[in-house]
Parts: sequence; C-alpha cells; structure tokens
Amino acid sequence: MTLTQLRYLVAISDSGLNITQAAEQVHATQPGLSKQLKQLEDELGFQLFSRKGKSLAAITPAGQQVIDRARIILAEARNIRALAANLRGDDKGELSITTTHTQARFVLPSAIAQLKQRYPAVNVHLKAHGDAQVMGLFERGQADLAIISTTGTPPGDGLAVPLFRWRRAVIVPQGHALASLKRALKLADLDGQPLVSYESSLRPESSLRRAFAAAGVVPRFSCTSRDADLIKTYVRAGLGIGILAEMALSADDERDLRVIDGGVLFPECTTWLVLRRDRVLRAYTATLAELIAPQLDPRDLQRALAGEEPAAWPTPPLWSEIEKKAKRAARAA
Amino acid sequence: MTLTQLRYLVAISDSGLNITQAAEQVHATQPGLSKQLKQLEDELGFQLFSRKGKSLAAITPAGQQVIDRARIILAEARNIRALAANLRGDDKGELSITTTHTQARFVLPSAIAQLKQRYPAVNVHLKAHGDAQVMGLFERGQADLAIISTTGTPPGDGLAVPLFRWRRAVIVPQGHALASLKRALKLADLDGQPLVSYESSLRPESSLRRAFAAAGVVPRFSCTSRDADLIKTYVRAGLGIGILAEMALSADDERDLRVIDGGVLFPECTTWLVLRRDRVLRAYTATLAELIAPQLDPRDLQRALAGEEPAAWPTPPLWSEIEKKAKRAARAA
DNA sequence: CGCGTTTACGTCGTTCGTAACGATA
DNA sequence: TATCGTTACGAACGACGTAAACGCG
Repeated sequence: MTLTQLRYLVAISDSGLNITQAAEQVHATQPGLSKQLKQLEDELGFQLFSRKGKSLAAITPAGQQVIDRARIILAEARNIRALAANLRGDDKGELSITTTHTQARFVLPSAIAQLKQRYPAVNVHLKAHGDAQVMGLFERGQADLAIISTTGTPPGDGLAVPLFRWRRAVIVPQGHALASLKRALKLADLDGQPLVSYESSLRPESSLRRAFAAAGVVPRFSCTSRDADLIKTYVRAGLGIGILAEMALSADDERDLRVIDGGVLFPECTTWLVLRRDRVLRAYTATLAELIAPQLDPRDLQRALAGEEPAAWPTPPLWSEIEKKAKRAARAA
Repeated sequence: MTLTQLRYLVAISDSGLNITQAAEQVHATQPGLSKQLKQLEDELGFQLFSRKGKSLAAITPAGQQVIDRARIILAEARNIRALAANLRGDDKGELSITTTHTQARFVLPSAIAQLKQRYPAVNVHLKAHGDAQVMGLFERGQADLAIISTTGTPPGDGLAVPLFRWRRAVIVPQGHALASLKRALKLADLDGQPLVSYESSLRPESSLRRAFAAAGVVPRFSCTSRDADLIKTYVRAGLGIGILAEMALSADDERDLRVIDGGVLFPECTTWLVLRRDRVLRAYTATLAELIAPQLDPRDLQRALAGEEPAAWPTPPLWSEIEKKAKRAARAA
C-alpha cells in the first residue's frame, strides 16, 4: 500500500469509476492507474470494485470502506503539506469557498480583492450555491471554508466563527403603495401580496416562513431565486415585494427602490465562517477570515483551530456598522 | 512523502530520537532511516527534529504536528489492512488489552482461553495497570481495547459497551470480630478500622471514598494494592478488613475468609469494554467482546462501530448471574 | 574508543510511459 | 468502430543494504 495507490484509488472513485478520466485528473497514464489498482487489490486480497467484463461496475462495500479511509489518509497528507507550506512562507496555493450568492456577490469581493493583493499567487475558487447545498458541499470536503447565514445556532459540525449580524430589507419600486406608507411596516401588510425572495424561503423551516407563521400571515412567493440581483430586477419589474439581505443593497438601489428595514419584522441573521476542524489552514485562509471579520482576534482563530474553542465568541458587529466603517476608510483614502 | 517515510518518522519519535533503535523496530537499516528522514525534511522544507551535532536533540514544534498527523495516517493504513484481514478471514494477528488487575486475573482468563482456542494464531497482550492509567494508555493508542469499571457514566470518549455489573465484597478472616456479626454490616462498623483495598480507593473521587464520606465515616486504609490477590493475602495476615470486587473471590476463599456482600454499603459498579472509534476491529476482537458479555447482540456491536450507537445499551447482567451460568455450563460438560 | 549519524556506492526492485492487444457496446 | 481496460516491454528512478568516514562524549 502506497500513498500513490490510495490517491489513484480515490481518483477512480471520484471519476465515476472511469480509469482513463481518473488518470488525467492525477496527471498519470491510464495503464499506470490500472496496474496500481490491481496491485492494491492483490495486496489487500479482495476486490475494491466489482467488474463487468473489464470495466469497473461498482464499488464493493469493503471497497467503500477502504476509500473512506484513504480519503482520511490523503487529507492528512495534504495537511502535512499545508503545514509545511505555511512554515515555508509559501505564497501560492488554492482556496475554495462555498457560499451563497449574496455573500459571494456583496460581501466577499472586497475581502478577496484585498487577499489577492496580499497573495497574488493564490487561486480562489468560489462556489456559489443555494442555502441548502452549501453545507453539503463543505461537509463532503469539497471546500476549505463555507460562509453561510443562520438565524440561531451555528451550522454543521465544523468550526463556526460568527462574522457579522445582518437584517433583512423589504424593497418595493418607488411607485408602490407600500413606498408611501407613513407608519411602520407590519407583517400583516404583506399578507396575500406577491413576494420575491430567496429560494430557501420556500422551505418550511426557513426563518422567513417561521416569522410569517408566527404572525399568522400566509406568504405568497410569486418568484424566488438564489440570486439577490435577480430579486431586485424582478421587484423593479413590478413582480412583487422583495425581501432580501441588507448586504445586497447599495446606495444606488435607493434611487428607484424604496428600502424598508426589516429588522423588526424578521429575526436577525448571523453570517458564519465555517472551517473544517480536520484541515490545516493555509496562512492566507486565516488572512481572509480577518479581512471579512476585522473584529476577530487572529489569536482566537489560531487557538480555536488548535482545539481550544472559546466558550462563546464575541457578538459580531452588525453589517451596517461594518459598511459604515468601510465607507469612512474609503473616503479617507 | 511516502508511507514508509512517515512510518520511519514515528518510529524515530517513538524510540526517543534514536535512529539506530528505530531502525530495528521497523526492520530496516539505520542509514535507510537516516536518508528517508532527510528526504522528508527536504521535501517539506523544514527540520522535523532539531540537531545537536549529528544527533537528534528534540522534536521541533512543526515536527510534532507532522508526527501527530503521520500517526493518524498510519492508523488508517492499519485500519485498511485490518479490514482486509477480516475479509480474507485471516486468523492471525495481535490483540492488546489494557485493564486492571482484577479483570485480568479473574474475568478475562476464561474468555481469553476460549478465544485462543478459536484463534490459536492470535497473540493477546495484556497490560494490567492501575485504574488511573488504563484509560491513559488506551487513549494514547497503545491498546486495542480497555476493560475498566466505573460507578456511573462510561469512561473516556471511546465506544463504551457495558459488560456486567458487580458489587463490592467485604472480607475478614474467619476469626475476626465482624465475621460473627449477627446483623447486617453497616459502614459505621468500618469507622476507624484498618482497611485493605485497591490503590485507586485512595483518590478522593473514588466511589468508595465518596460512599464513606456520604455516611460520615472516615476510612483508614492500612494497606492498598492494585492486586486483588495481595489484598486477600493481607486480609488473611490480619492487616485489616478487605474491600474488593466480588469477581476476585472464589468458593475456595470462603474456607478461611468471611465474605460479606457489600452491595448495600457501596454503589454498584459497571465494567465496560471500551473500543476506539477510530480503529477497525479484527474479527477476533468482536469475538472476545461476545465471550466476555454473552448478552450482547453481535449486530449491536457492529452497528455501534459503524457509528450508529444505540441511545441506551441494555442493562448488563450482574456478575454473580454470569458466574452461576458459567458454573452450570461447566457442570453440564 | 564506542556510539551514533552521515556519506558513498552498487544492486535490486518498482514505477512509469509507450505501444500493442482485447473486450464491450 | 469507438471507448475503455489489460498486458508487454524497456528506460529511469528510487529504495535498500554494505562499507567506510565523521563527530562526539
């Protein structure tokens, strides 16, 4: 058994049992993988894959067990290399982030821009998905970090660091009836109205739906999207009343949209940075965390990764505060 | 980075930084290890060990991190091999058990004898230690399983399976004043008396001490040992009143010792079989568990190892019940 | 001078890629 | 016939052991 054999093995598994394709992934030749797989099976004394003729048909149950453990081994080998790269002050590497569209579009750009300035040789891979899929991807190990929002407890079993708190905003076109409302908006005002919001709002356990349910209001979603820009577009087109994250709104939007603070209508959300506990952080990953959440003490992050997670993280600032500071800083420069 | 390099690395670490000694452990030559270590350090780009002249002086902090991860890798590689050996129906292997003297001397012999009959090629390594050290050894990965008793919750963070419940016995020589006591023994009767018991009873958090404290009795331990045979010997020699596990007593002992059931005086104990969650069990290890605890459903054990631990294990039988059954079986044969 | 490590060197085994072959749909 | 896997072969590399040199207490 060698690390190479295990690497080939999971590559084959990840390529849907296509050895030729797996060979390209690992930058080797197909006969090479074929032979190594055979050797591994010979050494272990059983079939990792069931064959149909010469082709691989399926992963055997025992094979799956081996693959699972091989993944752990390869992950730790990567960890060792990451450790070494950090120590060496190596500035190049990859960073894959899985997050929602709103974060990717409105929160991350400035942080990633700063990161790229400091680490030009780092390639950042952004994977924007729906709320529901983000943690799935993350937990399957396909991303180094996840950035995701919840209303209450941190998500999953990774190391979750609170970045900032934010509120929802209700948006209507300037001519809309609600735009000229003199009193404070109530949930009842939205009863029966066509709403435009995130796809995740359709799930019954979403905090939006629960807020409506608590108020006895039945929401009618006329249009949903994972993309905040689309939500704004459809609101502009008069398809309904938009409900989205405050981060998605800029001063520009206020020219033709009426923005109503939803902080009293809907529960406050917290955005979390989630790290895998079993993965060594490259130096630039820690830097990114600090860029997104300047209030974090870098030492707290280090300690948390070493297993000494604080009983309670400091309450993160509101997004509006962060934005204000950023604007002041921009003006000063 | 190769598995061999990592194996050599931890061997060097485990041999107290003596490469020559490590080479013997891994059945290789010293220059071989030296060279592989050098190559690994070259590849990673930093020193795993600090040197003093040519000798290795200490593990660097980064080196320690690498070694820790290397251990995980090697453990998973062993797991894969164990998986294969099970599937292959391989009957040879090693099984190291860490436990206390009482278990090793009075509980395990028959189970291990049966195991050796079924698996003659398995080498069992028993490591009998004090209560306090058993879990330490186990958690450092120096044993496949631990067998240990507690009064309440299962120990450590391994997979703890309850084997049986047992009571303490109070023993005195036949001529002793307590031997002819007509009424039930009370804790107060032991006040000020010289006691002979387990070393672990000296610790303030021991269940024995807590039972005494709850009754307002101050125990006086005239003699302690980890060895139940020694406790009996010293009781016979008149050094005091013995308090030990019922498993340690046989019919023979009742010839010259008066045995008083301590079940009402002291809380009931549970003996646990503790398995490492991160280690694949060889088939014979599961067999041993079944031999010690016949009430266990083998499928429950399998499921628990697969991560589906039952919310509550069945209440294990009393040791006295197990012993009765064993005697009946012996008579039948 | 013994102990332990490193360096040097020759041998052997292994891996890898190219090329040809075989099976399957 | 196109696709995918296996077998065959030769070249290159790497690992390992022996032997000798070096440093240190």
